[in-house]
Amino acid sequence: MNEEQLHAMRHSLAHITAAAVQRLWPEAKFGVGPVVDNGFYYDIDLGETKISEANFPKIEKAMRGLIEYGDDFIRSDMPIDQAITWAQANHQPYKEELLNDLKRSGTTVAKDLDVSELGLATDGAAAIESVSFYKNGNFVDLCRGPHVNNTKDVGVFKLLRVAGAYWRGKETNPQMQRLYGVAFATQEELDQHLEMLEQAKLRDHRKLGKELDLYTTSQLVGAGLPLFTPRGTVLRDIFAQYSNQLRQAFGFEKVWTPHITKQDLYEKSGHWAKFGDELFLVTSQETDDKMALKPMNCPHHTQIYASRPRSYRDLPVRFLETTTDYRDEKTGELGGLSRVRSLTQDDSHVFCRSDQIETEINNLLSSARELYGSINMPLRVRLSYRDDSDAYLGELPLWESAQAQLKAAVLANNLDYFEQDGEAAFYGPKIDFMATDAIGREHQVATVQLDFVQPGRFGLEYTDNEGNTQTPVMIHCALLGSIERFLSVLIEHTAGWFPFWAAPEQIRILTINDTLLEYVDEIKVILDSLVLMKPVKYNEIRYTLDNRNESLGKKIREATSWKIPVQLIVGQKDKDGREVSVRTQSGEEKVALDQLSGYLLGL
RNA sequence: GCCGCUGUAGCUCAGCUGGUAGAGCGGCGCUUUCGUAAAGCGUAGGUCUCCGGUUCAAAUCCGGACAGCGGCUCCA
Repeated sequence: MNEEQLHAMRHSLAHITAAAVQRLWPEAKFGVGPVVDNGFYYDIDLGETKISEANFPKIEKAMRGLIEYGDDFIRSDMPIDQAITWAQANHQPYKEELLNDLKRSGTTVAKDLDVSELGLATDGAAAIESVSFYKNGNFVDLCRGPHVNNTKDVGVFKLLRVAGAYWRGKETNPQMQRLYGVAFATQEELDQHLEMLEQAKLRDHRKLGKELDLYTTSQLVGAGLPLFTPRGTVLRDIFAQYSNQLRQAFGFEKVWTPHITKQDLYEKSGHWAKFGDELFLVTSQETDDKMALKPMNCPHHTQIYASRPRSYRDLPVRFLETTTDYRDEKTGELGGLSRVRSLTQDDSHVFCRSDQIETEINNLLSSARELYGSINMPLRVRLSYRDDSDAYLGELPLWESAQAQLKAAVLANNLDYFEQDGEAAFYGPKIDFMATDAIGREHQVATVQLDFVQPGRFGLEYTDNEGNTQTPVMIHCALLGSIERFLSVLIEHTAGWFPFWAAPEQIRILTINDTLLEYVDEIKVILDSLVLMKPVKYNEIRYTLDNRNESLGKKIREATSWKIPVQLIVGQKDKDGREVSVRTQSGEEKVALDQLSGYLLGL
C-alpha cells in the first residue's frame, strides 16, 4: 500500500469515527478530522457529554458496523452559499465557520491547522465558489478528499485516546473532544506499532528515573519541582561541566548572579510585558521592592557587562553561568523532567561587535556538535524566525539581517535544518537544536540566539577605534538548554545505558566470596588513581564494591539492572592469575591487573 | 489554565456491585561462602495521597485539595 492509499484510508476512518459518534450522539457538532502520523483524529463538540476511553468499545463497535455495512464514499459538489445553508440547517456551526472562511479568502486561516490535511482549498487568497462533500451512509461531511471507495477498504484501526483540543487551536475558543486513532493496512502493522509504543514505555525517563534512582518528586515540595538524588546529580554535574568546558575553551568566563531580582530589571528587558504572569513573585518585608525569582539570566548578565566601560579591544566579552531559573508554568504543562518549574540552564552570553558574530556563532555551533556527537544523539536544527505578529521587539531590518546571519552559519556548518516562522524569542531569532524522545516528540535542547534588542534597552556600550560609542550585539547560548529537559532526552536516548564517562556508577566490583578482600584492595588502589580526561577533564572514576553475602548471579543481575557499564568480577581464579573478569554490555573478558587502567581509559 | 484519566506497603500490582487490606520483589534476622541475570527459612512494613460528606459501616460512593499521566494552549 502506498502513502496515498494509506492517507485516504486514515482519512476515511476519521469520517467513519465521526459517523459512529453521530449515530451514538446525534447532537454532535463536528470540527475537523485530519490524518496525523500513524493515524487520524476527529474533533467533536458534544456539549455536556464527555467521552472517555470507557466509551471506546461502544464507538469502535459502531465503527465496525459501518465498515461491515460497506457504504461507498460518494463525492458531490455544492455551491458555497448552498453549503453554508446546509451547515446551518444541520446545526454544524464549526463547518459553517470554515465555509465562511473559504468563501471569504479561499483558505481557512488557522495557521496551526494544515489546510491540505483538512481537504480544503489552498489556492491562496481567491474566494472559492464551490466545495466538495463526501457522504458515507447517513454521514455527510465537508471535505476535499480523497477517500477510499468503500467503508470496507479501511484496513485495521484502534481508538487510542481522547483529549481536549481548542477549536482551531485558540485558547479562547470552545474546547472540543479530540478522538485519536491509529490505523494501518494490516493487523500485523498495527500490532507492530502498538508493540513499539510498549517498548517506548520502557525507555520513558520517568520510569527509568525511578528505577535508576536519578530523581524523585514530592507532593509536599510541589509540582514541577524535581529533587535530584546522588546518582542524578552526578549526571547533572558532569554534563554541566562538559558544557562549561567546551565554552571555556573559547574564552567564556564563569559569572554568578542572584536568584531574586527587582521587577525593574524585567520591565527594562521587556520580559515583564511578555512573561509577567509567569514569574514567581517574592515579597520583601523590609522594603517596598517588588521582587521576582529569576526566570532567565540574560538581563543579569547585561548588568555585569554594564558594570564597567568596555573598549572594542575587550570584545567579545563572554559570560557563562549554570544556574537554576524559576518559571510559574501552567500546571497542565508540567511533565517529568521535560517541563519543570525549576529549570537549570547552562546559560551563556557573548557581547560582541557585529564583525565578530560569525566566529562566535561558529564556535558555539561546533561546541554543540561536539557535545551531542559524544553521546551519538542526532538532532534536527530549527531556524526559528519571527512572524508578522506584534510579539517581537526591535526593527524589522535588524531582524532580517539577524535571521540571514543565523541561516548562513547553519549552512556553513552543514547542519540538517528546517525553518519555522513564529518560533523566535521576542528579542531575536534562534538556532534551536531539537532532540526526539522515546515516542517521537521533539524537545528543544541547545539554542543559539542573536539579540539586537536587549543591548539597546539596557543601554550597553563600547568605545570603537575612533572613540565613538557603539552598541554591542548579544548572543545567547545554552548547549544543554535546561539540564532537566536534556536529561529527560538523554535517558530516553540511551535507555539508561549512559556512556562510561558519564555513568553515575561506572564500575561495580563483584566478589565471589569474602576471602578476596586483600586482592580487591589492590584493585581499588588502581581505580582510586584513575582519572578520565575525555571528553570531560578531571573525571575521577566512580565505583562501588558489592561484597555482600549473595550469589554471583544475583550480583550480576542487580548490577545489570542498574545499567552499570563495567562489572569487575573477582574470584579466586582471578586472584591466582592476577587478573579480573571485566563484564560490559558487549561481553566478558579477562584483563591483567597491570593493564586494567589502560583498558578502562580506552572505553 | 482547559478537557479526559489516575493515586493501595520502598517498588510492581491484586482487592467483584460499601462489611474494616493481600502477593511478589525489596528491607531486616538466621543459615549458606556458593564463578556468570534472583540460595533457603523466618520476620517486620499500610490513618489504602490529604480534607470533608453520605452511610450502622468507606480503600470502595459523592465533593474539594494536592500530585501524576495523555492531549490542547504556552515555552524568555
